[in-house]
Amino acid sequence: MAEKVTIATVARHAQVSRQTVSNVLNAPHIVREETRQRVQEAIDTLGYRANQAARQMRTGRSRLIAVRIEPTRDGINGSVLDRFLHGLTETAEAAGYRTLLYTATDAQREIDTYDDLLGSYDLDGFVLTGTDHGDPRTAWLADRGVPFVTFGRPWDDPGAYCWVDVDGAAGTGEATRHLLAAGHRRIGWLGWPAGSGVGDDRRSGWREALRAAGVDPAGLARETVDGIAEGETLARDLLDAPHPPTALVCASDSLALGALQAARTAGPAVPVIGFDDTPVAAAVGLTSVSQPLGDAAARCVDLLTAVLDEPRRALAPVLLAPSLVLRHTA
Amino acid sequence: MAEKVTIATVARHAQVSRQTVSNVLNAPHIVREETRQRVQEAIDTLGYRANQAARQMRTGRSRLIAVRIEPTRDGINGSVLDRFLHGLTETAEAAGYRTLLYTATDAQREIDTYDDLLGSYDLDGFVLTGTDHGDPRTAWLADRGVPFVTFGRPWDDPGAYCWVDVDGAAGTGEATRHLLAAGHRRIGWLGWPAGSGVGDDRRSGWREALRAAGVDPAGLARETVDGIAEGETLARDLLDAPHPPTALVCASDSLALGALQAARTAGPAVPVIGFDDTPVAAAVGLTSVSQPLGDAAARCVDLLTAVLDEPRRALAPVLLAPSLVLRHTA
DNA sequence: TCCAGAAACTTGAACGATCCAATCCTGCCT
DNA sequence: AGGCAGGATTGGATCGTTCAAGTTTCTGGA
Repeated sequence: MAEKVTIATVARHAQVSRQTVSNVLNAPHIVREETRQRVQEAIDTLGYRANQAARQMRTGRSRLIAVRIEPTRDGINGSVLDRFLHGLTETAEAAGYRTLLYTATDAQREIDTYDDLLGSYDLDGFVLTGTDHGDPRTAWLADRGVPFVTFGRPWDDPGAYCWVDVDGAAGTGEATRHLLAAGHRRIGWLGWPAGSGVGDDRRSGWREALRAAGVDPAGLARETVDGIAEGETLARDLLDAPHPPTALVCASDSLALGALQAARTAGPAVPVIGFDDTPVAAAVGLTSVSQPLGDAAARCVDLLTAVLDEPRRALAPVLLAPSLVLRHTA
Repeated sequence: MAEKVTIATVARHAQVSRQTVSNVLNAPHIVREETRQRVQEAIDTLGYRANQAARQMRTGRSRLIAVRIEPTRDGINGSVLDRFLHGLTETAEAAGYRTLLYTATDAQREIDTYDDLLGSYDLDGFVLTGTDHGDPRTAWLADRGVPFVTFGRPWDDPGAYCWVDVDGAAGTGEATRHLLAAGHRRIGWLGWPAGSGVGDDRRSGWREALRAAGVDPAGLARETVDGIAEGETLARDLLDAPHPPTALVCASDSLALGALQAARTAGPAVPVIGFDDTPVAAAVGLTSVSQPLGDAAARCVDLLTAVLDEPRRALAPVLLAPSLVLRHTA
């Protein structure tokens, strides 16, 4: 087994002091170029790697960011988180950070976990997903001045903290305009009950697009909790109405999948558009609004590292535009 | 902001020395019960948490395990990893470990990452997924005596290292017997080209089940790379043969989904069974073989922590039985 | 030539935990 | 009463790094 290579080993090898080696690593500009090269050579030759624990102990920073991995809820939306996590890890690595996972079953436990992670691991920052109205987590973190970024807007107070989100309204708007362009006028909406920020946002995109085209959206919307069976029931209800819509835009792929079942038995082909571009959508050929998850993750890391490098700077939130993936259901 | 609470703070508060506090944490049995309680009270009152970095520097152990997050390949299989990761994180937390993510595009880069993680973060162990024939990663880790567990058998040499896996043959066997019990005799197989350990294993379950029932499997199998379109092509080929099968067992949900498309147009209802029980299967009602991913992840953590606690002990591998989830395609 | 001032480099201390070896109790035996 | 064994407790050293302060070297202008 090779000897442990520390900063002292490198210093001896390059004939400089420990501090100079440290400077080469952390503040190269204050070291003379010639010296810098000599030290760098020694580092490469010896295969030196800075001991993260020692560095962390001195600086109080771990170069670790944490993100929660949620239990796969419905199953259908699982891979959304998957793609987000991958993007996050990749971008974080490029920025010199590592990603730590944690689980939590409710907000209070999650806060306990923050406390633990901050206390024992000196975590640098958090990426939160799926925030909702009056979320206690963001308040807790903000109170303690812990750097964090959320994937999802703060629906209560837009300026409360730093966030990245996908413009759901733009997505459903685009979907609706796509159907309008294909000649449809009565375009229905299958969504979630009012009150969820994400759901209301997505619905508004559909509504505004219809209004802009001079169509009255009244009576064309139905709302329920997420699920395939729920989507089917609702779609059937909508398609059986006196003046049924000739096309449907949905708040999720789950609802859209249900709608697809209903539409299939309803006679003439009714186009259906989902939301999230899940693998299921790809598998069954469902046209869907696709979120740029890789981008979103990257922007989360960008914002978080920016805050970490310069704590007092206020950063502008990021709103990304989704895109419509056309398949054969619309 | 409250003062930083260190082991010295606790010691002062409980009127003991630092070492005694340390003993309460790491070797409670050598401390007098009365003293232990007093110290514990101080810990709770002050909200003390051991600084992981300092501990790690002294002991060389980080209580961190790493696992790779793969880019979502086909998309359809993405959530498998998702569920595995969640189980892993949960079990690791219960055992006092945290889970670190990393990405890697090929085996060499992955090995570089090991080197980095071990060198800078003192990682305690790794969980590898998707090992294949002659995998350089396991050799590298084994050479250096780094603790690791794989999710997936070593197909070359069963005793090479410690692993957890799901018995694919048992799963396809059960699927096949289910179809036999329903009266089918000519049951087809849609799988991957020979040479992949996982694929060969799954195919053997189908073949042996047929043989046990006295059916000759010759001519009933087709092989291709994974994918929905590929599955459809292959299934059509099989169903158009002179003596077509009356039911199909597939190596993956992707293939099964393709087969479903082919079966739909092929006239009489041909039952199809997939593998992995992905969200897509649940969404379209595809009967599928379900892997106990949560259990598998838990066993991985169990084995890894066992190795970490007692490095020289040889541990028995774990082979878990999958279960058949019946839906309306079979 | 000399010196001020900047730049480059070095030294000692500190971060917070654990390990080690020495010391202090406490109860027990003679 | 004195001595002794044993466990409980103590202070000091240590892990590898960075910070703060100190020292040397270089540069340029009078």
